[in-house]
Parts: sequence; C-alpha cells; structure tokens
Amino acid sequence: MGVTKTEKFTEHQNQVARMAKALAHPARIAILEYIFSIDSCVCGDIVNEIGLAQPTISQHLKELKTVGLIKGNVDGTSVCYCIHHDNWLLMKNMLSTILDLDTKSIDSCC
Amino acid sequence: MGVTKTEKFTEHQNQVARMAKALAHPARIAILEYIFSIDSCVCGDIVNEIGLAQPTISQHLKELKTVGLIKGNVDGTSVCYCIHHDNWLLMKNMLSTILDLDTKSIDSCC
DNA sequence: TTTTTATATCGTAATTTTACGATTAATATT
DNA sequence: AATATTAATCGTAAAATTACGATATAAAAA
Repeated sequence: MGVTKTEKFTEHQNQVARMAKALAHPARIAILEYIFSIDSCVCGDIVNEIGLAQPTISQHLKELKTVGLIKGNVDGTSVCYCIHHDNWLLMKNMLSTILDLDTKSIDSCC
Repeated sequence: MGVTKTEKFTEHQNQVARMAKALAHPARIAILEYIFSIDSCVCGDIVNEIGLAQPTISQHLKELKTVGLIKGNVDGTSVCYCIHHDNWLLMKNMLSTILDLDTKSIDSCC
C-alpha cells in the first residue's frame, strides 16, 4: 500500500493528477511565481528568494523540470531557469478539462 | 522533516497549493468527473464506478469535502454527493492566479 | 593550480499519503 | 426486534514526500 493504483484510471486522469501534483506545494508555487515575476530566466537567486535550504529548492526545481513546467540551462557556475511556455499551455489545457466541467452543469440538487 | 514549512510562504501560496493537492490524485479526478457526468447528486454508486476499496473511496471523498469541492447529504442508508459550485469557482479563481501568469509574460530568453 | 562559487546528488529522518481489512454507526427492510 | 445495506472510522502497512546536512561536481576567479 501507499502506491497510487495508476492502472485503475485513464491516462488522462493520471496526467491531470500529475500536473496538479506539480503545483501541490507552496514552495513550487513560490518558485513559479518568482520566475514569472522576473519575466525572463532566473539565474542563481531562487535559493535566496525562498526561505528553504539549497538542496530542498534543488529538489523542487527538479520536480518542476521533470513534469516539464520549467527548463534550465547552465550558465557558468549558476543555472538559469525559465518557464517552458509550450508545456505550461499544455498543462493549463489539461487542467481545464476538469476545471471547466462546471460551466456545463447546472445545480439540479443539493 | 517531512513537514511542509507553511510559515515560509504567503497565505495565498499555501491556498493555491492546497487546492492543487486536492486534484493531485487520479481517483479524486475520477470521482469529480463522475459526479459532473451525472450532472446532479451521486447517491451510492461511486464505489462501484471507481475500482478501489470502499474505505479508500470514502477517504478520498472526505478530502474533497474537507477542501470544500464537494458536499454530501445523507439520504437513507446512502449518502448523496455533489459539486459545491460556489467553492469550485473559488478554487478555479485561486488556481488561475498562477495558471494565467503566462498570458502576461513573453519569452525573453531560453 | 588552488580556491571560490553555485548547483546537484546522496543519505536519511520525519511526516504524509495511499490503500484496505475489520469494525462501527445509522438507516432500511423483513 | 433481527437482519441487511451503506458509508464512515479505526488501525496499520507500504510508499511517497518534504527537508536538510554532507558531499560531489563543475565552472569561474584568484
């Protein structure tokens, strides 16, 4: 136990959940907001911005990179991160398939 | 360790993460999609629809209820669940504050 | 070349999440 | 009243997540 039973659900349901999971931690929200606020690549100062230890930030960045929401390229000793805009849009579309289900439905009870 | 350092982040960042977390499991996505598909209350047959044990479903329903995305009212021996439309809208607005950040930004590097 | 700087990875502890059998609680049926 | 039905709760195991010190890696600066 402790394992999500992925095989019980559709590929789409698993992907939606996977995207939501990437956003399911305040540190990752803070990181993404910060990168957006710079409006270009963030080189080096993410660790200073967020009040967590460097390995922890590195771990969160890795998760965001793994799901494809950000991309990083090495620049000397530091690494520059920025939003992967194409994948961000894919993520939004993915999430909106569930988020926008309420536009079609009308309160018929409760 | 193992605890999210909530105090390091803004109330808003914590709330966004909390909402995303509610959607971060395929079973909960499946449950929500199913309730939407019925377009009214779902009384009793959620467990049959999703291929997980009854206590597991009950646990997921509780989580969705705790964040306010669904509401349930007792009807005899069964319980009817439906979407909490007001809160669903609040959740969408909450998430869109981060999801829509990309509309303002232009690729200036990477 | 040695030292500094910046990030990633390793190892690990604490906590949370996921899952489910067993049981309880509450109502409906007989 | 006894039984059946349905959902919640309890207890617990397995796994995943979060966090960070220590260390490794890699490039820049001295």
